[in-house]
Amino acid sequence: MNSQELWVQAYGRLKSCKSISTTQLKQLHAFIIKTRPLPLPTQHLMYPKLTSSTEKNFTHILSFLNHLEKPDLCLSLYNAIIQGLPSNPNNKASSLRQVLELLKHMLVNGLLPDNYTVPSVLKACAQSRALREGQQMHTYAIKTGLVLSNVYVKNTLMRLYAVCGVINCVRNLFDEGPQRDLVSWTTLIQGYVKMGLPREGVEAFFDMCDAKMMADEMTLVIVLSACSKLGDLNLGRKINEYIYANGVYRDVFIGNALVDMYLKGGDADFAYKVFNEMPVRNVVSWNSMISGLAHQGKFKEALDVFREMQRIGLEPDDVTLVGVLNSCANLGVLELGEWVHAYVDRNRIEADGFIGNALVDMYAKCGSIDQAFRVFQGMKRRDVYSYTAMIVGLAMHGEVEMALDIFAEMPRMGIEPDEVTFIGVLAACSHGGLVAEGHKYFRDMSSVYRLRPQTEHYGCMVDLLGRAGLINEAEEFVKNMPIEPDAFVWGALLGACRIHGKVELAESVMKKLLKVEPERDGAYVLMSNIYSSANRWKDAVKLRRVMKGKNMKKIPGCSSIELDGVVHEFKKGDKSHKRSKDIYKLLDEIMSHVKNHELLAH
DNA sequence: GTAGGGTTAG
Repeated sequence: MNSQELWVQAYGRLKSCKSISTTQLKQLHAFIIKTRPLPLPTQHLMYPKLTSSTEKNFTHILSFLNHLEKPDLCLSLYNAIIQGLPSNPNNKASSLRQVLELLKHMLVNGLLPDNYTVPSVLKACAQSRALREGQQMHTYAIKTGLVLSNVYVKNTLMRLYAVCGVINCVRNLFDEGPQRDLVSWTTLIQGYVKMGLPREGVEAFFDMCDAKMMADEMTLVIVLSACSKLGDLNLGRKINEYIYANGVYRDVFIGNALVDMYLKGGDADFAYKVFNEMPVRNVVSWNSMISGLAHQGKFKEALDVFREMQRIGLEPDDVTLVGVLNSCANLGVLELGEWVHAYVDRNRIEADGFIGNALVDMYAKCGSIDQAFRVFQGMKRRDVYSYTAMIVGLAMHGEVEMALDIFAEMPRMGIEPDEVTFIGVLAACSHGGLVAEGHKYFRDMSSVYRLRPQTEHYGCMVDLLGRAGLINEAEEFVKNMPIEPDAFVWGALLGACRIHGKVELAESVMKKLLKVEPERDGAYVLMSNIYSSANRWKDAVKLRRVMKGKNMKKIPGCSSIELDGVVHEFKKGDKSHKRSKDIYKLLDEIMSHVKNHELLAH
């Protein structure tokens, strides 16, 4: 066989194979060196097929290129290779490096990027959030006029700035030039939503409708996620109507986005309905249900959905497990939480990031503070969420000193605390009666960390002062607040009044509390307890009567235990359980034991 | 031949 015939044979084989192994690559490499020049169609078949992005293969690609000469070394060949380079999600930096290496190679060989090269390079930049490199491409695209003449260039540039969080540049690119298509609109909307500006995203969608541009599934998925983030059920319903009215295909992405939107908007029943009617479901569909229900405080339902998922044999992923752990944490279901931990270990899932943080939180909330600490210490990478979960957990368990030690460790690890971290820190001070320290941390919040204290932080301080017996100081603290006190603050002050039997102050605080939160029964309950403690039974009864007449939203005290995989929920005064008589009998026994114990202790 | 999609924490 002469070399021409061999190439024909190689061409046929390449055409039918999907990818190419390193060994085959090496053989072809040797072959090329021996039988140059290489027929062009063969190259164009071969290079995009190099789909295993090992460093080794990339070295081969480069050495291929080094053996080629013009006219084999042409722009379309480079474009095919750059585009064919698989993005390696585990090593984005390496993928970008390879793309830039190829770019350099083509420049050295006197070839300039065209309207196909620029988008693929920009895509790689966006994937690695390489703003600098992307900006260089932007400059080039301006000089060559590609930004204005080619919508792919414009859109990939917009995407680059969107993922890098430079929303102004996204908007400017969108506004300049006559070229804009559905992808431009979608990228603009996505840019806003990803920046945490869902309102602006929705507005851009309305602008798009005004511009008579029709949305497709991809656009609507993003718009739905914006509605979900806004918790705007009415808007979400309108989008669903749009989907119906325009006959948009309800693919699994749309279905998942709808499920998420309905749950975050508070319509769990409709979310179930959408979920049940979906012709195709994937793990994200289940995750949307589980985390959405957990988000709504329907933890038991979330676990029921998880059990159903297990029953049909669908493998959970890490998002599933985070939702399950979150539900366990809030129900205090340690047993299932431990099962998830074992599952994570068994499947060699890294107990870092979301999973690690959720485990720390779950153990802490389930009372296993030692286990929480063990997971925390075992984490390779800890972030502000890990630290906060640990600090809040320790504070809840009264491990004041340790909570503050962990907090002190944060700057050494280069991790900035945020608002929630300080809730834990102040709660720790409150439990430890550390008034001076509490004041200091509260001041540090704004002076050192540039965080603006919110009503929750003021509430913590009021709680701290109240528990320490400084009721006047607590009252003074509320008076001097630069922001409007809300239910959290008034509630804390009312709690302080309860401890110190300050009936008159309590009465005025209750009025304030009812003003900001008229629908809840908490203020009445607390106040009637204050009356009772002060032996003012008549007032207490009167208050209870007012409550009954007002049809208040009752938020009953609730607890749950898990027994043999079944979660039993108990509400205050609840008699719905099959064995409720036995339960109350046992409860009475326990209470009398406790009381005896208390008497002995005094 | 190219570009845009859903779910996760304290």
